[in-house]
Amino acid sequence: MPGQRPNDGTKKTRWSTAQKAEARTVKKARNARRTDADPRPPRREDRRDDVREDRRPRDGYRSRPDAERGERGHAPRARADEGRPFGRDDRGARSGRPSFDRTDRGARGPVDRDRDRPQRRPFERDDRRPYGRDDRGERRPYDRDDRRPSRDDRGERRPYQQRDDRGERRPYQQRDDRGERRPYQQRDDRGERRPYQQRDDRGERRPYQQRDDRGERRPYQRDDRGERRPFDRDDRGDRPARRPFERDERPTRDARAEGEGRRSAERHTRLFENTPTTHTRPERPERHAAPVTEDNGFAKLGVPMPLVERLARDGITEPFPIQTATLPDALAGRDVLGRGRTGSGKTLAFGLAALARLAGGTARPNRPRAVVLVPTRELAMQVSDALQPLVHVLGLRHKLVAGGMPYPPQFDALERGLDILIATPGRLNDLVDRGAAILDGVEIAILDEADHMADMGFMPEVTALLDLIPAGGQRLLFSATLDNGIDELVERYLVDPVTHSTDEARASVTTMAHHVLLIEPQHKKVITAEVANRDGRTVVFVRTKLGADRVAMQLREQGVFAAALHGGLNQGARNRVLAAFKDGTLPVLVATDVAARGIHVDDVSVVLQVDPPADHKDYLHRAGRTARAGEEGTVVTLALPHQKKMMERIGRDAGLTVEPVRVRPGDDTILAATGARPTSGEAIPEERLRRLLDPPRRPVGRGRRFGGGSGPRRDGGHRGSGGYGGRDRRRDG
DNA sequence: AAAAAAC
Repeated sequence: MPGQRPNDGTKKTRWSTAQKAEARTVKKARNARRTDADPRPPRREDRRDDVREDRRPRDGYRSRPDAERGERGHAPRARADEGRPFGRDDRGARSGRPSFDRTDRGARGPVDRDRDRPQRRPFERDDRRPYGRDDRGERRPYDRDDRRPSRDDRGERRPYQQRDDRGERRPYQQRDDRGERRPYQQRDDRGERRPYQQRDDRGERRPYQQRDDRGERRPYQRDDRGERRPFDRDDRGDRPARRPFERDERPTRDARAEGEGRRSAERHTRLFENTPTTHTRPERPERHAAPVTEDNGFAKLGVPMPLVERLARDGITEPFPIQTATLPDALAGRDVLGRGRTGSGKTLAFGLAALARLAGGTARPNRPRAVVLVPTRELAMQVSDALQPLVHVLGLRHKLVAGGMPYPPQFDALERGLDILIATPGRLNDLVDRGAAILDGVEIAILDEADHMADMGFMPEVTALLDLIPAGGQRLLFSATLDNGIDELVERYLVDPVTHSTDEARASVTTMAHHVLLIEPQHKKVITAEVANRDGRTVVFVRTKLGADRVAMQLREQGVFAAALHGGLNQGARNRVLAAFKDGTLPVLVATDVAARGIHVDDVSVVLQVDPPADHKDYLHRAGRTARAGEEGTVVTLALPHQKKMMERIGRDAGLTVEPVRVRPGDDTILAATGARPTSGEAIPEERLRRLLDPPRRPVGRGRRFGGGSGPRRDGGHRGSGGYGGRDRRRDG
């Protein structure tokens, strides 16, 4: 029905705040009813009091009895320590323990699981059929070869929940019917699952990455890892021989300033060209790397000397307000709620505290001592990178654990023992289920973007993890917008927390200029393009993934080089897009709210919100992508007539003082605000986008030899036909 | 309702 849908690309169904609130209430009530009427053993909430009692000094960690875990419905986590704090010595003896055969699980699994994790299919893990695929004949051993290039071929992928129906291609776990070898995922049918590191005693079977017995190939050969596999960055500390991306080796500001600039810069480029660099810390403009002086602010706060010195090497000698405020309490071991404006140095605030408190300790295999939970993979990478140099000067180990990245390095790292684990909730839960991560030794739990982690969508996974972490440890919750949304988390997991709020959770007026432009729907496209066509880096925010793809495409059509970033892209594409934006090859990033929080890119001078944010918190977080660490920036929000009221409310809540201004294309207002300029109208060739999006080419003679078979690249014939891969396959949710 | 978060 053309004409019905507004021409502005917005969806028609809009929920008022009241409606949303009502939906929440209804849902809450439903859950409550279920609990009340439920004769089954008490849930987490009901055990809250126990948890409280359990809180005691840090020597008192204990693992919760497994019976309790079972109630919460987790998949068979390592169950060996029944009642015993750390004595898992019975693990080796399979016979002495209840086995997780299907009957066993069938009896207790599905119901319980359903309760806490309704989105999971109860028998998911058991559904994997190691043998006896009827269609086995179709699959050939070398399928593996064409899988990799083809997977990254298109920037797009379908959400993992939907990937099962792809037809001949089966999900990751089920792809292993290629031969007689059983993959590690299928350990279930051995009767139990042991933590990963203990499988050695089964005999000849070695950990996944060492399984040369499959043939000559070692899929995760270390030698070429550094180049091809961006996410191994975190292993650097453990492989001193290969540390091409060590932060410390980056040319220092001094070196550049002293005129070896060009060569240094070239080396810099070379070092990083294949790596999604995540430049986390705003470099402070002044000060040479200096030795620690008397008046070093961090030293005064009680930060250990090795950390202070390491920071000083980067010229970081004066703590930001949020750091000054939270560090004393955090170092003292208290639970802290920290709120500081976007870009104000929260990562370092909790990072320094955690590392200082971890210093000197030793991690046991698979039992991280501290966990940082973050809402997006990119943010996880960034936090990991930011902490990297500090972790290493203390001789500690850290690792990034998140979806979309290969398992083996994560298994490895966990097995070696980690002091600080940076994770997204989904993958960490996964690893816990696999027994590769055991959280009963976690002394410090940190939630970055805590209010977001308390959102309805995240909450179940987050609480599932927090429930596994023993009471008595320290909890740090940080965000730029800490509001009442986190009450439940606070009440449930924090003890006597102290709140530090260094900035108003309102829009900065000193370094950030805000503009709300009232526009007509038919002008949206061209105004967007003119603003995006300015000099400098621009982040464009849209509401949906599809919208991101569409706006990016429209920009390219009008001659502005832009690419979309959203959770529908595969991880490789996400990395490449973000890396290109960071290194300047991509001037315009069109993103969903995946990039709204935490992500730091230098010199983003304009944030353009093509779709208004959902609420004032989103406004502040999106806006916070510019004007980082004291720099200046402009935030422009486009509002259609029907969005005017909403935007006024959001602006009010966010502390904006500006009035919406009515503009049309070409108006001086826009020009003055952002440096907008007309576009060339000459479309950017799709090839250019593809170069950016496609995985680096593999060496000749590998990979596609068997191609043309079942590999998705068989659609290679469509290359150049303008498809922004996979769009046609996806459906509007 | 969207987005994000495991494979």
